[in-house]
Amino acid sequence: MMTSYTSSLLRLLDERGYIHQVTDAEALDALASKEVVTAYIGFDATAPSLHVGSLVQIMMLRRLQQAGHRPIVLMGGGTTKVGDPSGKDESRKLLAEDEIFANIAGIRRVFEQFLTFGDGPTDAIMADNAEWLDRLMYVPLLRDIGRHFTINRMLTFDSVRMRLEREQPLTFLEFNYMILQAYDFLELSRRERCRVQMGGSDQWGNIINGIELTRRVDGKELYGVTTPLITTADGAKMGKTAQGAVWLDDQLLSPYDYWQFWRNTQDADVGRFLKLFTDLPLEDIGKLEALQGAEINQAKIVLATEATAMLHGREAALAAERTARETFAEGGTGADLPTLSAGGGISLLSALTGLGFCASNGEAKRKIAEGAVRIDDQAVNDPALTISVGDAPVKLSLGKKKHGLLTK
RNA sequence: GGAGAGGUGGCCGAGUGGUUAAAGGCAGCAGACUGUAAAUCUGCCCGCGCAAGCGUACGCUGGUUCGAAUCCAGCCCUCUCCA
Repeated sequence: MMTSYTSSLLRLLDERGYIHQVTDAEALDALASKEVVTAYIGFDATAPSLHVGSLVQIMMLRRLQQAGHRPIVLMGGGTTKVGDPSGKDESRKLLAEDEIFANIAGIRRVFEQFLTFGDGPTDAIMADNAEWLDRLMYVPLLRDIGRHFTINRMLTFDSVRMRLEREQPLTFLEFNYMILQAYDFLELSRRERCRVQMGGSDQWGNIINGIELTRRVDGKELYGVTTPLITTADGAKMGKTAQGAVWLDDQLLSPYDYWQFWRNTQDADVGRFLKLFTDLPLEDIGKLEALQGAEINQAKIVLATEATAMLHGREAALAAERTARETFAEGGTGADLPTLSAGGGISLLSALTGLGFCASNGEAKRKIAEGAVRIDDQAVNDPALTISVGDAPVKLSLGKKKHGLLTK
């Protein structure tokens, strides 16, 4: 492990906590100090947007660009048709082409918030591996690429081994995933002179495969960088909540809810997350993470606002912050709270389910019985209650954190 | 193709004829304590219904039985070993 890097790229990544492993740190450091380096990260296209679980990767591409290099976002339009066995227990469902297309379009919108796209030397581009994978021919692939992979080695990969050990099926289709992914790196090195692949620590094996393949086929030296798996301080994977994934699309998760997600960060994670997920200078972060006790809430607010501003714009972030302050600190209401149109009146149960606070009437009833439900901060205990809504919106709360507005 | 094992609620995992809407754990939600944190303790945790109750649910389809997640038959899927 090197103690200090000379290139601004590796220094930036290192000091902000992105680096888990690097293939040849010294050589990459030298390369990045003397020229603009092109690097890519692959993303799959199984969902219409990305969620917080991919944010470290997204941010790493942003750092790359900040350090004066050129990011490639590789969409797995082709590999999505195959399915990555990594870390998954079960085969991923295969998607139709038009679905994949729509997903890529949605994901592109996310990246436009984090990267500058264009034709300039450090402008980001988006590529889709369907472009070359769809055209592969089986026998030439076997002969030119397949000869460089031994089954012996493929079987040692965690993704494969785990499936076998856990007695879960691994189809031949999925077994090929690692070959196709290695081939991506080769293809991008040829097409775009891409020298580096980055990714999560679970991608290390795939990245190595690409590096080795390209060395053998083209005699070119490529590099790999992986990020640590980002978990919360108590060991949970990032980005999962009861409601589901923390999406990076305002249609799927409102800026206010996104802000709340960050606001609820655990104390122990605040400093790490500020470094990873905001652009704040390290000195500022140092001061924020030094806060103790209740004061650390200030740091969480900064984290929430900065992270939200990056994705949804500063205006939306500040609006979310304002709503949170008005709602939580001042006991009032804020404009950004989830809103449900209630007409002249609505039953309490429908209001709770309509706002998404409860999944069913039964759950809503239970919560009312537990004393968790408040209307305009007055506890209610009558499940049959009908709320009449006048011109002023009515505030409906479940527990301490869920607040919503009923409007006419 | 043959032999064995298995498919239970979001996940893991008990359960082998009624008292089983199905033990236990995890995850989740709420309450208490706090700082919209963590830890801890408590309650809840299929749907509908104010309720009695009803409807769904243990891979699928039939059957036996007063009664089935549990027994039988066929089918589908998975795993292991053999060919």
